[in-house]
Amino acid sequence: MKELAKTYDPKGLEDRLYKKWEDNGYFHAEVDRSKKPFTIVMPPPNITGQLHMGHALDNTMQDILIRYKRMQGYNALWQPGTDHAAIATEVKVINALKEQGIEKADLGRDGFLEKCWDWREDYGNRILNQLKKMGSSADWERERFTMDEGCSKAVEEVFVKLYNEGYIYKGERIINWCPVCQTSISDAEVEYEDQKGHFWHIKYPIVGEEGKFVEFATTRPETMLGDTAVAVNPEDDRYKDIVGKKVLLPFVNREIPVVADAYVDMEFGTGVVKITPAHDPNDFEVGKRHDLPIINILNDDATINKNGGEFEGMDRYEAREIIVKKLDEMGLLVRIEDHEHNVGTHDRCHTTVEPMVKPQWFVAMEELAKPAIAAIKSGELKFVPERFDKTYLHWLENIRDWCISRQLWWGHRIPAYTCADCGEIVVAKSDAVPEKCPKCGCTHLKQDEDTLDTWFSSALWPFSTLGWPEKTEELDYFYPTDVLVTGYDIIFFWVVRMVFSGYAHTDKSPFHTVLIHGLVRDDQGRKMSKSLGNGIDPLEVIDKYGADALRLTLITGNAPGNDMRFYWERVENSRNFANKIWNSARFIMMNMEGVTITKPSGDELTEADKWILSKVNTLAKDVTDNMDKYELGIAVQKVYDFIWDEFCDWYIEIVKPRLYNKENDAISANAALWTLNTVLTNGLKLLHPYMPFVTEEIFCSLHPEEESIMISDWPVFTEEWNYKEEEAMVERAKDLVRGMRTLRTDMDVPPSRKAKIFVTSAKENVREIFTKVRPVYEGLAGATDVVVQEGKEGIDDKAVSVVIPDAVLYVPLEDLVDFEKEKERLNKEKAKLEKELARSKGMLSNEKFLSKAPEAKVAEEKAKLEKYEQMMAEVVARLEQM
RNA sequence: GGGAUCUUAGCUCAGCUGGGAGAGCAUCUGCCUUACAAGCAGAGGGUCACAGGUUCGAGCCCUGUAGGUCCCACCA
Repeated sequence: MKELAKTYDPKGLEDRLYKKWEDNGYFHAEVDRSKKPFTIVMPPPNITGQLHMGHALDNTMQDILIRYKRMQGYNALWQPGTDHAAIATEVKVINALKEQGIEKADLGRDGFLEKCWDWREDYGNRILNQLKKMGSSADWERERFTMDEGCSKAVEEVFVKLYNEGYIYKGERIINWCPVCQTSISDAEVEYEDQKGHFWHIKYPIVGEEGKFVEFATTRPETMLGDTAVAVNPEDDRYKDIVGKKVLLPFVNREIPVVADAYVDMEFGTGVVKITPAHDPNDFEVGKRHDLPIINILNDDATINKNGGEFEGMDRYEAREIIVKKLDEMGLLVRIEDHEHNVGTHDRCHTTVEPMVKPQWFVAMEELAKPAIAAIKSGELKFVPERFDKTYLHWLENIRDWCISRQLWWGHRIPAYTCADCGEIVVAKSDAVPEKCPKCGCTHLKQDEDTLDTWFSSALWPFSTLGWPEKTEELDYFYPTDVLVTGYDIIFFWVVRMVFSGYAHTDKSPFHTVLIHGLVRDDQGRKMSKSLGNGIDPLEVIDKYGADALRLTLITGNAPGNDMRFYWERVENSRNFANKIWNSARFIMMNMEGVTITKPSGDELTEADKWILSKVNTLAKDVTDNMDKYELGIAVQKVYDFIWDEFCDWYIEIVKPRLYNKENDAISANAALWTLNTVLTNGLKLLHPYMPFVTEEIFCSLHPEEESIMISDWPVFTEEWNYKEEEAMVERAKDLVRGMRTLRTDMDVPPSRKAKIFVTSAKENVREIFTKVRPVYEGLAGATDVVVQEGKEGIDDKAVSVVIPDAVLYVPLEDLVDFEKEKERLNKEKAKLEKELARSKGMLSNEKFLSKAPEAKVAEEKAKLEKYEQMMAEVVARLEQM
């Protein structure tokens, strides 16, 4: 048995233990039909990544579940991997190249992709190595990448399948365009920001009616260059007579019609709207209804194109300014109002997105969404906490088609080929591309330049990582997976897409439970972000306090799905807890030195032993229940309280005299040591999923014959330790001792010693001791001196600190007790008890309660009443004596 | 406009299906005690946002009000 250091130092130890686990293959899960599988698929971090608190939280939760299930005997697979993160990576690579003075375009597609793969080589595994620092027990042998061969195959398979089934189509539709990234982005990637702007009231002259105008307001005057109509509400009497007439569009001198459309709100502004189908989603719809031409006035970088006439080449904002100025000069600007409105920006670069009409690929979502909606309604799929059902359902029920094409190079290239001669489109997997155009027979098939949205491949992650579309053993055995752990911020991006993909391609939900967590914020509640510089690096925390402390901090003190704040003080507290356990183990091992422990018989166990065994027994049950309900924070809080308050602060203190008295009573000492060891071991097991490193280190020190706590059995409730009576009895004794703490504090003996009165004798069981303590205590008032017990020579000076165990306490009582203080305390207690009694009696005399409440509840209440009555009697008796 | 969520001790937050107001930190008191000062023993501190309601009983359920946060929609 090796010596443990006085304080717990995670440094060095964590890496050593992690290596041991990995070398022993504990993380690896093979198909084994004799065992039940439990599978979690890791949300693949971006290869651009650096571990942040969000990852730390996400992965800690997953690791807890995996370790828990593994100990319960499940064949637990945690499937890891990384995401190519199309646009995010592309931007990073472009920036890195820029620093070297290289432009993306100069490299050409293949050259650029080479650089991307280099990037992946350099950074791809960085974050996974950081996850290992967290203690993550993922099956690294099965690590995957969204662009590896298998995943790419899955992507092609799905694209071709959905295309053939008619779900994927190419269309000229209005999409969100990022002028900086120069790509389309999906609706989910648009982030709305409140921006201060203006409302420009402008008027267009009505054709053929000299001096007559139609006035409207707009927030984007520059888009007028693309106007193809002006719209009013058909019910609007003010404008009935002008519907069908034409107005003259200034600058470009185009005559455009006045149309009637119910989309226009009569109450808002002047009740007239200019219609720009090419640059506004609503206008686009109006345009379709009225068969209006679509005139795109912008280049891809959001400068005005040739359709903008004299403004060609100007930036959109520059054109806005000049157009307004010129309109004013022409007398067409009526007035300008201040106006705050929401502007869509690209979530990645925060550039204002530009709605544009461009040919893009879409997935028709309505039909595909149906099984995903049904899954929640039937209970086949559950969110924890439940409230995220609504978020998920609302999104799916109002779903719009998913724009999946991106004008990027880094990603899965769309497996569609267009014939340069006849325009025929062929969609085929890369190993099945026809050499000749099936329509005209030419050989000029050219692959689509675009790549797919990064979420297209991650939507397939739960099954593509297990080998789909091949029918692998893994897929058959581990799929569907069990739990998905992720933040609420990517429910739309990822969770819904995985679920509908699961149903579409495997006929199953990819998991039965989605465990949602919140964001980790800084100590002021702000999002941790690079620009604010308020991010805390998990690796720094690990370096200072250890991974266990970080894990415990992240998992406690906050409700499921809620955001949490990160405080260093909380990490410190977690570290202190690790140290506490460490020292309790140290205490046990010091006393085990040179002693062989045997399992004591039931008779050899004292009441206190039975009490703590009973406690750890029910703890195992409670913790298991909580974990099965995914109440991870509550579960570990219970373990924390048990170990610190019950085990360390009470049980170890109780047991000390027996250990110090080993030579005289070996049987009792053995029982104590066995109990200490057993209870701590069970506590460690319950804690292991949360704090894998300390628990492993201590476990292996306590049990040199065992290989690892990781592969030990999860504690279960056992009838053998079901000592309910002792539990209640010791709890009462604790109350009693708390009462004794009103002993005066100005004595020679430090009060902290007096606090340890609650101890047991080596010879007698606790119940007897307590029955002795009580009269002594109650008798304090009248006595002049008290002999507690026959003592043993040599420890008289500690008499007060230990009191009962073989010591003599001989103190004049008036020096001992502060009667006033004690009276006050007793009166307080009496008042409290009176309240309790009233409540309890009220309940038990209530017919409705008796008839409706479950039997157990009634019985519990009766027991409570009895207890209160007894306590009341004691309090009253004591008061009378004073 | 729709939805979610929060309001509990000085601070940050727990409080599971209604039945004894809790933790950590901070403050104060006393202790270096042969596991641990990264510790021990204690103390103070709360109209559970407000107003109604249901109930024998409400921090918890219902209705409304006020304030905060977030998500969705985007009336130009």
